[in-house]
Amino acid sequence: MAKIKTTLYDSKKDIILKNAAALFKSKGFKATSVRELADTMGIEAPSLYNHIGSKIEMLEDICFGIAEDYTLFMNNVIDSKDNVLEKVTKVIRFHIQKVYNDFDKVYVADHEWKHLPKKQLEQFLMQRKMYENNFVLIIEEGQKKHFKKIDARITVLTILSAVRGLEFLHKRRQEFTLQILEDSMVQHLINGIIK
Amino acid sequence: MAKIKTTLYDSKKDIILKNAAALFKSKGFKATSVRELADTMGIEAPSLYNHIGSKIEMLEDICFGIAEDYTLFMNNVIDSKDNVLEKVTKVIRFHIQKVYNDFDKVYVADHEWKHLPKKQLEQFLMQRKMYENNFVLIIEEGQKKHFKKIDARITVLTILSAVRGLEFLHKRRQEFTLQILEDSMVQHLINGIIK
DNA sequence: TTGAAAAACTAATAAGTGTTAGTTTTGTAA
DNA sequence: TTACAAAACTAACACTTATTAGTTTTTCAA
Repeated sequence: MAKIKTTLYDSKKDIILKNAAALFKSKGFKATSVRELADTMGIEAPSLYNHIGSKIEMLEDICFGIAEDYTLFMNNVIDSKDNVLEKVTKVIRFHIQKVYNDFDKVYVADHEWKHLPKKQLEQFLMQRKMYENNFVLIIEEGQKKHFKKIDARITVLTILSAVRGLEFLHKRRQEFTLQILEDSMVQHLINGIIK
Repeated sequence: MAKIKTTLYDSKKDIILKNAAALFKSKGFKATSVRELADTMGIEAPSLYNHIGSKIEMLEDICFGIAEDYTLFMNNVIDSKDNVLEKVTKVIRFHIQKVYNDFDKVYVADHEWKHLPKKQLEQFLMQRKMYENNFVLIIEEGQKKHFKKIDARITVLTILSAVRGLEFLHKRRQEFTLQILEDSMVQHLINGIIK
């Protein structure tokens, strides 16, 4: 009788969610079976239900967990006394770090959210939209002084697309240090809009 | 007895692939059933098999069709006499146009390729890698004269991520013209690396 | 009009899905 | 040691899936 091994930092549910995120990432949510997930922990599928409510609930936990991380950070940036340039830099760096350190879950939140149930899906997209709107406000603020007058929404979507697409880099962690990666992208994306 | 209606430009298989791409995009490949796809054309699921080999074969056709479009364009750019700046601009514009005009298939090729069978998956990723490598060569060429010396691979991945992520823009076609979108992104992404 | 090919149909199958019910084992505090 | 809760198990369920076999209908050139 196998058991899920907890660690000092991860409860059983944490471990299940980590394994789920890894599988959802590499195979996709729909293509991942509960039996398969249970297998990775050496237990039977029904045993999982002592710890989770349902398969879809795991997806919800992952997506909203990540969404909250981003939202919290954005709120901190907005409330900070940094100037606009520092704010944009901070956000970009945070995205890159997040992909680096929480790869599986970030990937799932970015690619598998469409399988959320209707209501949660709406909420998730709303949260994303608000995040994006906040980012647009920062850019517009910057255009008063430092930035060129490119359409702010397009600018934001360009930056967000660039940093969200970084999953490709993950397989190549050894090629660049996090520092170089951050510096290069910040330079590229900021110089592109600065006067 | 319903029948698939062909047009002057689209054979039955073309129509099936278009419908398939639309469904694979909005629901995901695994979450799309063959019955459902048949429904969109008003026929029964088994009737589809008079025109296609299998469900997975449709995914292959879509992914490799798009991959070929990009590869062909890249080869033309490489062989052209344009200077480096024009080359980079052309590639960026092509990506944006492709998302705009061939949205469903591009989206599927970008997001559902992981469900390709092992062998095709390898080939697909190889083709992508070669595309990327060619892009890196162009950037490195540019660094001799016009461009800053940021890591060329990171630069390419930043640009490709930015343009690939543009699916988000699709729901907002009415907000920007294709022209403004192209110009803004080209400006942002090129100014970011130019001396 | 005939005959063959294309393309639709119905019926069926084997495999896989998430999840529940009910039971047994394990861990732990009294 | 006992008793209770946590967490594992087996067996089974109702559904859905892609695909096949075999048959009927439709299309269209000769």
